Amino acid sequence: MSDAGLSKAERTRRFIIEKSSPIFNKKGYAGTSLSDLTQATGLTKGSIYGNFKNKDEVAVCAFHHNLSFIIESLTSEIDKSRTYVDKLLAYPRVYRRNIKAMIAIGGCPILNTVIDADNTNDTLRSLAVDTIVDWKRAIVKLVYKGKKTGELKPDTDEAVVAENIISLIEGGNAMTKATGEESYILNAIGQTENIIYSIVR
Amino acid sequence: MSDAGLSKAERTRRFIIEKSSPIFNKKGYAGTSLSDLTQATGLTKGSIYGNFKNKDEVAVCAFHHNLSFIIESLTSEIDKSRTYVDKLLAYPRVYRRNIKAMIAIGGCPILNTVIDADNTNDTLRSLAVDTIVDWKRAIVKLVYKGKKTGELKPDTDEAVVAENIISLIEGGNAMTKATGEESYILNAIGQTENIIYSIVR
DNA sequence: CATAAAAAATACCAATCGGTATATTTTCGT
DNA sequence: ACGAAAATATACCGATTGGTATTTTTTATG
Repeated sequence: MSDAGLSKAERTRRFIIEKSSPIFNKKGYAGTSLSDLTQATGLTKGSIYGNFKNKDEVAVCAFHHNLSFIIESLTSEIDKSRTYVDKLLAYPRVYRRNIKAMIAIGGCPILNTVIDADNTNDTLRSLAVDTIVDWKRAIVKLVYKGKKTGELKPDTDEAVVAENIISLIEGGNAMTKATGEESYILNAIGQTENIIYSIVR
Repeated sequence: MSDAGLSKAERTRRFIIEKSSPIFNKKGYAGTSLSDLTQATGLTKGSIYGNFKNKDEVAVCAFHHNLSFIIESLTSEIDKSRTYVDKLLAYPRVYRRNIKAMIAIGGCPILNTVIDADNTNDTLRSLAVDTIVDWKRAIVKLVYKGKKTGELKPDTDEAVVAENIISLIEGGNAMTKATGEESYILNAIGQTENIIYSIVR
C-alpha cells in the first residue's frame, strides 16, 4: 500500500498495475491495447516498456492484483474462523460482503480470465486454471478436516461440495455482472450456505 | 440444414456462419480477426464483405447460430415433457446430454459472449443479456404453472429457483471448460436436480 | 450456349497494433 | 548543487487490423 522507501521504478510499476488491472479485467487480454494503458496511466509507451518487458507481463501482474483483492479477504476470514463449518461459511460471507467491489473491478478475474484468455493467451489461461484448482483443493481440505473433527457428516463427498460451491459463486457472479441484478449472486451465495448447512452433522 | 433451392449467396452466408461460429465462441469478438475468418472458410475478405456488411454482423449471426444448438434441444425436450416437474428437469437432462458438444463449440455462448463482449461490443453484450433474461423468465413460468397445478410446493420462490439453476449451469459449464474436468458440470447438474426435487410437493 | 447479373478475388486504404532505439528528463547519492 | 544513472518521452518500425473499390470469375437464365 505505502510508497515509503520504494524506488521510482517500483512506484510507477505499481501505479501501472493499479490503473491497468480493471481494464484487463473488463476488456480481456486481446481487447486491451497498449493505448488503453497509456491513456489510463497518462504515461507513454516507452515508460510502460521501461517497467515491463511486454503486454503479457502487465496482464499477468494485473491478474494477480485483481485476484489478491478477494484472496486476501478470504484467507483472513478463514483464519479468523475457528470451526471448519465457519471456515467454509467464510466463502459466502466474503463474497456477500464484496458484491459491489466485484462489480466495480469488472467481475471475478478468475472467470473473466478463464473465458477470454482462452485460445488467446496461454499464460493467463493456465494461471487462472491453477487458481481454480487451488481453490477447489482448499475447500476439499476444509471439508475433509471438518469430517475428521466430527463437525461434518462422514459420508460427505468433499469434491462435490467444493465444485458446487465454486460453480455457484462463479456462475452467480457472472450473471450478476451481466444482468446488473444482484439477486443472482445473492441467491447463489444463499445456496452455497444451504449446501454447507446440509453437511453439518 | 439442406441447401436445396438456396441461392449461392445464402449458401455461402450459411457456410461462413457455420465456420466462424466456433471461432467467435472460442476467441471472442475482439480476439477474432477477419483473417481468422478467411482462414477458416477458405474465402477471401471480399467474399465475406460481399455477404455481410461488417465483422459485427458475422459475430451476431455466429452468436445466434451457437445459441440455436442448445435452444432447439431445450424447447423440444420441454415440449415433450408433460408434467411441469419433468419440464424443469429438461434443463439438467439436455445439458447432461450435451456436455461434449458444449466443450467442442468452446463453451456456453451465453457466458462467453457476456464475458468477453462486455466493454468491447455492446450489440453482442445486450443480445446475450436478453437471452439470460428470457431464460430466467421461462423457468419462472414453469415453476409458476407447476405451483398452480399443485405439482410444486406453493411457497416456492420461482425467481430464486430460476436464478440458482442458471448460475449453477453457467458456472459448472465454465469451470468444466476451463479445467477440462467434466465433474464440475455434472455436479452442478446434479445440484439443479436436487433443487427441483426439493420443490416438488 | 450466350450473356447479363451476381458473387468472389485482388489490390489497395488509413489506422492501429505491439514493440524498440534513441533522445530527453528526472531522480538521487555524493 | 553536481553528475552519473535511472526513468520517461519521442519517434519510429513492420505487421496486422477492419474495411472498400475494382476486377475477375462464377452462376443462372432466356
